[in-house]
Amino acid sequence: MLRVQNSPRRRYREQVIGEIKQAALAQIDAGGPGALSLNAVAKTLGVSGPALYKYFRNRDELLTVLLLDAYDDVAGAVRETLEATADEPARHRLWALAAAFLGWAAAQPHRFALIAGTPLPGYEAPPESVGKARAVLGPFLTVLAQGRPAPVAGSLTGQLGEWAATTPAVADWVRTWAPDGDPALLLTTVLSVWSRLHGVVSLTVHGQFTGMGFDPAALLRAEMDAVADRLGLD
Amino acid sequence: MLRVQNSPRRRYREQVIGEIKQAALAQIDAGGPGALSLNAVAKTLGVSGPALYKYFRNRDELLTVLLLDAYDDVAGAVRETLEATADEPARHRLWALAAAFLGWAAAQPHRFALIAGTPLPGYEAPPESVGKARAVLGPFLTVLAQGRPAPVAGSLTGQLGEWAATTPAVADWVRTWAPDGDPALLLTTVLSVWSRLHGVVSLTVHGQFTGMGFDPAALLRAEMDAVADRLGLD
DNA sequence: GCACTTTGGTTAGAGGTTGTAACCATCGTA
DNA sequence: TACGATGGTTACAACCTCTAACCAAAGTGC
Repeated sequence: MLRVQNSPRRRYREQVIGEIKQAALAQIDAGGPGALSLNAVAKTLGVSGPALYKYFRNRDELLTVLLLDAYDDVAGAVRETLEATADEPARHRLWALAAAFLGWAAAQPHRFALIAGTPLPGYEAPPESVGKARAVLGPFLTVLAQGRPAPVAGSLTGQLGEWAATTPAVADWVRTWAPDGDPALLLTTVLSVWSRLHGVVSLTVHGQFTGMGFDPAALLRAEMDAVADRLGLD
Repeated sequence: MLRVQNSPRRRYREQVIGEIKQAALAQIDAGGPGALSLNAVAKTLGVSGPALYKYFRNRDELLTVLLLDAYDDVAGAVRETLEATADEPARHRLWALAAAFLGWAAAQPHRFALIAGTPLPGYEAPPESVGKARAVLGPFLTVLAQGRPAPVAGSLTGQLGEWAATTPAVADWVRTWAPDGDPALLLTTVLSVWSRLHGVVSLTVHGQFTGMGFDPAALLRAEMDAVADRLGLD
């Protein structure tokens, strides 16, 4: 009877970890990732500061867990949107995916800041975050493949084709989401989507568009329209 | 004989302020804006921590000064590029402006983080930073006006036209850099440029493109090409 | 059932931060 | 020359991250 994974003690530990994460997120919500204080989290839970080190090796590990959770969360939102729009024209799906991302980020700007590569002193995102970012962008590949991706002038498409040819994980990723697509062309386009998405979302949640009288969702839609036009998406 | 602005004491004060800023930038360089420690700056200068409060009201004020300096610096780089490319075709000018911005940010990623709206606990960028951001984008308006800016589908162009019509500072800004341009159309386009620029640069300096085998400058060029195509820029 | 191990908590404390108050020396001004 | 401004100091409050040592309770194996 192997009970290692299911005991009162195990359940207690999971519960406490959940409470720690919750309290930590509330703090990050109020002041950004840099405002995370293990002491303040501990006070919220009614334990001493050092008690938290029984659950997380250090502050960075807690940040890492929160970051990976955030990725999973937004990836889930995007994937659900892909599924929910299965019957819609590709252009609409692209809008919806982008809107889902923007909506997620606007609802939790500081979680977005966690995944956006925001510099934190001494902190470095873990290697796994690369795979998580691909999970977020995967659904976009599916939609982009419904158009006719084209190369761009310059060296970019060639460089990306090289990358796909020499990195099996990347080729697999593209194949998973767009089985019949050309990796170099799809990477070229998804990179464009990613940087535009990131640009609009980042400027939005960091308040840089404040006072400018326009709706960031309208800008994002226009940017996705420009992508769709290039692809010949209906 | 009014000597208030020019005395040994005044000059000493300016020198010390300069040294503080320099030491602060070195720290930010090493660990990002959040790593700024007034104590460590003081130690670098061989004075006590509280001595710095004679020059800056608090840490935020030092961050603000550094942020405004960074804006002036990058705005200068972009403006110089505009002037240096006066004889080139508009498309090349657009490339050059974007490349100047990327080059500046890549050379000092943490100064870029300062102006990019990176969340810092309790810190809020000052109102003047809006005008500074416009100084950075102004030269782009000049180049964009050499093409035929067009509206985009959706509400964006209308919203931006409304903003320009109700905000004299914005209308003045557009007129300063593109005297004969249509504000709504130019704002629509410069917003697109800004978000693409920000997207590529931000992902670049935050290391999110690391290991992907392509040159971010090639991506940025492709994005500016897409803008130029839309404008009919030579 | 008992002895040992593991887990989960505590306190004490080191070394760091930001910022204030009080004090003092020096310079500048009226 | 007296007073005010400037520029420095130390002491300290309140906060941070994290480690070490200790102890109580739960879990495990014989």
